Amino acid sequence: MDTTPSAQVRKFAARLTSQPLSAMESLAIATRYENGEAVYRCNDPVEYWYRIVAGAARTSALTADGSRHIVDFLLPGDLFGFGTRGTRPYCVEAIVPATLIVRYPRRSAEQLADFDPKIARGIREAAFDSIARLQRRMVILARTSALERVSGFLLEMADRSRGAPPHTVFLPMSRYDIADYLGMAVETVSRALTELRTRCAIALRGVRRVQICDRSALEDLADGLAETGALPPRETRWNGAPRARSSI
Amino acid sequence: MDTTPSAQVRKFAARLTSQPLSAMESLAIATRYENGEAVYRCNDPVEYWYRIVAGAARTSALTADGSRHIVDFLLPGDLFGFGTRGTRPYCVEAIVPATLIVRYPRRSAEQLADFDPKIARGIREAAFDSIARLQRRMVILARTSALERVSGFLLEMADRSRGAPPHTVFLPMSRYDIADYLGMAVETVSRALTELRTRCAIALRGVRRVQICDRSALEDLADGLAETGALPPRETRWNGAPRARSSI
DNA sequence: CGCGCCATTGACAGGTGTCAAGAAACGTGG
DNA sequence: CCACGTTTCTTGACACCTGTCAATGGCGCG
Repeated sequence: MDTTPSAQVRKFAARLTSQPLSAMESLAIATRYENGEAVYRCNDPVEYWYRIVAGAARTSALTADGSRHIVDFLLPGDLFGFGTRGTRPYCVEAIVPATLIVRYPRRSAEQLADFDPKIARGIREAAFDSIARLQRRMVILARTSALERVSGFLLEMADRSRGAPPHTVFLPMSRYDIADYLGMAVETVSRALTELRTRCAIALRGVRRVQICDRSALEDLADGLAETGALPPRETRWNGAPRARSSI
Repeated sequence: MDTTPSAQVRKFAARLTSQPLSAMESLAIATRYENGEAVYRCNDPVEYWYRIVAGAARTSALTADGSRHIVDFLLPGDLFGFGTRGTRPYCVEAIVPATLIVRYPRRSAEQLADFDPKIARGIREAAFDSIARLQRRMVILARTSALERVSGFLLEMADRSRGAPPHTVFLPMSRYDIADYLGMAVETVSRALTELRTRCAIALRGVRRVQICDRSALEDLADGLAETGALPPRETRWNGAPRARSSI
């Protein structure tokens, strides 16, 4: 791995196609984080916007009962930490050694955006992309069955893992992280993965390296077309869920 | 209700404090929607950005198995339909009669933002607010128990219902909508509400009008501090969930 | 080598989805 | 205004899923 962060930043920025933020890179401050190290914490002021260059991180919240929720996983290329007023509602921690993150001083970046409409558009599109991704996650999280959620999660990670060998997903997070991300128990995550392996939809090459053997099976599961195999959805589902109606 | 939409728009725009979008109101096109009417549909091109002025709407997606997921409920004041390229991934429908929505032609709005940094900032902050709200929802959706999710939902609706009598929430959506929003069965939603009523945390003044009798009880439930009452969390929970760790 | 954390599997109880039935609310047309 | 059909909401019964608790094995690390 390259030891000069700025070189990595430049290389990465050059890889971006639709993000005309290159002029903002002059503000960039690169930092390297160890495993578990905090990028920012709850209640910190919003001083920077961030982009992750290498490694992985998680956005998490602790609730009153001591349980933890993972709001998002951050992978190379993601912009995060948007906001203008108030303080951070969540904290962000690296989950991979030598995670590389660049940060842009918020006020300077905003002034830059005021001056350069291209920058403003770039930030806007990044925010819109975040919204789109969160909405997709919403659909995954709202699925009722564990298999559906885990399948959707694997597909999401596969789609986000660019540059990786095709049909292979590396999961930088622990099973506990996945469980807190999907809102289920660790054991259920483990069982769901085993079930997917049994069905030959995936294979585990190492604990955190998943090979997708049958993507369409995974997609069917994520879409709720489960049951024993490639059967069409039961007729009763259509009668039992007459929900495409208006209310009031 | 006022029959002249533009008057409502002006009045509403004047109510906004931190949204310097008033200059964008010259682009506004107001439309009135009947119950169940579509504001836009899946695969429509992204031609407009929207703001809901009165009434309510839902953003929803249909999955392959015929089930429906509600990505978001839209209440007066919300901006929605952000995006620049591609087509709409979800559809938006009014769920209240005489819902009033204004739309801004996207290209014109973007040009306006290019020209006026204040407009650009306003749009950016609206997008950031959307992200913050989606992230809060993520935490609610990731809760495992039905009572927790329904309690969180009620609190969310209470926080968003400004202008309503305090401690009273009007739910413009059906139970089916709530179920598809929270990712659970309608019957479970109904049972959770009954349970909350039994515990005297809420009272139902009409089917869709909820009075919050004990907000702290509701908050405790939403935070997972459930069990029989105000008891401290069981010691086993802290041992059983040693998740605040780093991975790898 | 021993220790702690992670991952998996099993047993079991409680929660939730499914199916079914009935009540209540709403819109419609007479 | 009332009767009617439709939709929505609630409640019950039951099976299955998932959370909880427990034990085991693997892996990295000191």
